[in-house]
Amino acid sequence: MTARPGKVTQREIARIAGVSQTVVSMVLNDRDDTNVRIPAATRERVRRAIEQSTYVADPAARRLAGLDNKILGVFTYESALTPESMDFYGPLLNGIERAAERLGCDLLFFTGSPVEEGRRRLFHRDTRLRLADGCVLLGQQMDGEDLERLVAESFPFVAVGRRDETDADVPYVGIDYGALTATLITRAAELGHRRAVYVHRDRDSPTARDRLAAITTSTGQVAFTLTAVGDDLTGLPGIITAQGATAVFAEDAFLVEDIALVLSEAGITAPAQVSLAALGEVRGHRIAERPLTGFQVPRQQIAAEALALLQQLISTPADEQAAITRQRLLQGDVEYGGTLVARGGAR
Amino acid sequence: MTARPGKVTQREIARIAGVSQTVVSMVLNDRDDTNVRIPAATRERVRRAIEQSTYVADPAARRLAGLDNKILGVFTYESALTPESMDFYGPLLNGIERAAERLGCDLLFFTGSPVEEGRRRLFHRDTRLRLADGCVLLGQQMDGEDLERLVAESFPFVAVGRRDETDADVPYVGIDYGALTATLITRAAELGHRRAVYVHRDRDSPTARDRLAAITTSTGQVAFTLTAVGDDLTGLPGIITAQGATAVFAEDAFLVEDIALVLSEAGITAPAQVSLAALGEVRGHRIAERPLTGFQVPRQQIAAEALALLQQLISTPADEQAAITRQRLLQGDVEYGGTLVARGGAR
DNA sequence: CTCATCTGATAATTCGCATTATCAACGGCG
DNA sequence: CGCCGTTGATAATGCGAATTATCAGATGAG
Repeated sequence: MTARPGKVTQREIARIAGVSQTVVSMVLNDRDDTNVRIPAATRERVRRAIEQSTYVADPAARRLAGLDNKILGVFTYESALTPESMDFYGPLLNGIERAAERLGCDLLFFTGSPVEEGRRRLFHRDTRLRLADGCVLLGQQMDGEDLERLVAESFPFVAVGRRDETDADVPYVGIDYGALTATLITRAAELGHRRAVYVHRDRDSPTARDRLAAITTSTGQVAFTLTAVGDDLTGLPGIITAQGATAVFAEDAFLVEDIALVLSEAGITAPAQVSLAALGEVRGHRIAERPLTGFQVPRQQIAAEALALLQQLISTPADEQAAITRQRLLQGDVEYGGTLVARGGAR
Repeated sequence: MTARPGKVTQREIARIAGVSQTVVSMVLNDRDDTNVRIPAATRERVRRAIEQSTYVADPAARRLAGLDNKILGVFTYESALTPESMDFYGPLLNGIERAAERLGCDLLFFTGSPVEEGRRRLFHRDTRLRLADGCVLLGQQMDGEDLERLVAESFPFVAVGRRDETDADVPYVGIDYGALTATLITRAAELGHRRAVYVHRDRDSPTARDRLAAITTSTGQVAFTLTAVGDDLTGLPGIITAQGATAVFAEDAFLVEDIALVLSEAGITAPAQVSLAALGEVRGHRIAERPLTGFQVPRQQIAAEALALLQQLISTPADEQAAITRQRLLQGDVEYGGTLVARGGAR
């Protein structure tokens, strides 16, 4: 470690002002109890000594003494600042930065975590996690054990995205995909659709389950045929015609794009013959010159809410923690777009 | 501060393993001097105790004890993660993240710094700056006093962008705009240009001076008329015709776009009648359907180099610091584009 | 058998700051 | 004059890890 000759400590200030280190600390923290009385004159003398110098409190020492550091950790399971991941992380990070600015907090990105199996590890022997007052977790796929351990150690944290794989009481902020899905299905029913196909990935996440649940409980409005895909969509056109489906819903926008391709190759025109919709963020996606129907996920808002919750978890004393709503679902918006049209292709 | 019931300390490990805290520390740091001897058996016992527990070293305590934390600060004078600033900061941040990953360092973004006059303040009473081993400074406009103070306190840091406004020995990594400018001028001369106008902003930065210097020393190849602008470009067409200029260089791409507009309104077609070029990054900019001629600034590389330098400054003992090249200029590339064409508008 | 040397481990101290307990000086009151 | 409450400050302690000084016991040489 490079020497820090220029470092000014409270002790040094105390020497200059002719008082004890204790007084300097008191003055800095504006303490004025009945136990602690410092006359205005002394206070002023210390203040001037501080201003004349270049004193800044050592955050490490503050932390060690048990104070908040106003540092919030940001952990992403993958690199967050690459051009590719900016699509997903960009709005989230922006929201986090803005919220942090408002709260006067700095952000510690755990970019130094060792990578195993393509994912960063949250816990490792040199983790700086504890330096933060709390931590936001981002990423599509999180590690259940990490979450459990954080809960067990009662380290304040918030996951972005619905996370209730584990039975631990994981604090998160997510989107209510179930409600959004139900809304979209109702819309499809209004447009005359009675039979549809839902194409989903075989990933098992809470939000995937939410979507599925909304779909399976919607049978009164629209009857869905479910089909899980790996990368193979070749069977889809057959399923559609066999079922007499007039709409295809897919788990996300990229999947819809693949589907549109397969359909057009099979001679099925969308949305004229078959409507299309994604049960995920659709911003920027277009199918057949039309904006894709799906959801708008307010990522900046999610981030802001996540930081608000985190701040609350941090600043709430243990005996009041129970009163906090630790799981929060935001509503999001349906983007009606132009690819879900009336049955029969009326336009 | 929320209590941390789950916190495991070295003392706790020591109790479990039946040794003293000292030994735990020794084992963790793999110390084995002549002064420090720990038999393999004991060592193993401690190791197991550590692994069984959830122990992680408290970074604040390590820091206080004078060790490196593998934390690099990132200070931007403006918000870095907004959609608008992503253009400029994105590649830099990406480069920084990748370099930090390689070095095993975490990144501390000082988003909590108070904002004055639209700029974040680096030094303030609650700054967490010292928590980092060193710091990278980003931003178009930096504060000279900040830089001087960092140098005075011999805090390891690196500015991104040429910074020698002050007489302090500020470490930086920048682009050699002088060399790039000279290259572009030579190219213009080859294409037959003899008289040109250089439109610059009246900002006085080191890189601005570099460009100007290259221009004023190029009189043997191309004779330049200089003109500084605020927002007013209306006089430009007059200057061009008066001087018989066949090319217009401007300080940056946005300025060129403004110029192209003014010229076209004055009935001057570019690049047919007047060639255009920017002495700055031109990626994504097009004029009259052609890619703008100018520079390509390797921002990721700059960031990587900045972090490399920073790491060097941090890890080099005081008595060898003098051997480090603290100011580094990278070369960048000329983007020949399509708006600098042979004199007379040949194609 | 005794004194020196080596082994293995611990107590004590440091870092900078916050907090608690403690203390000296002073003034008023009975 | 002596007791007490108030005022203004300080010494002492803790936080967690690293480092230094120190020490007890085993072993060796003379």
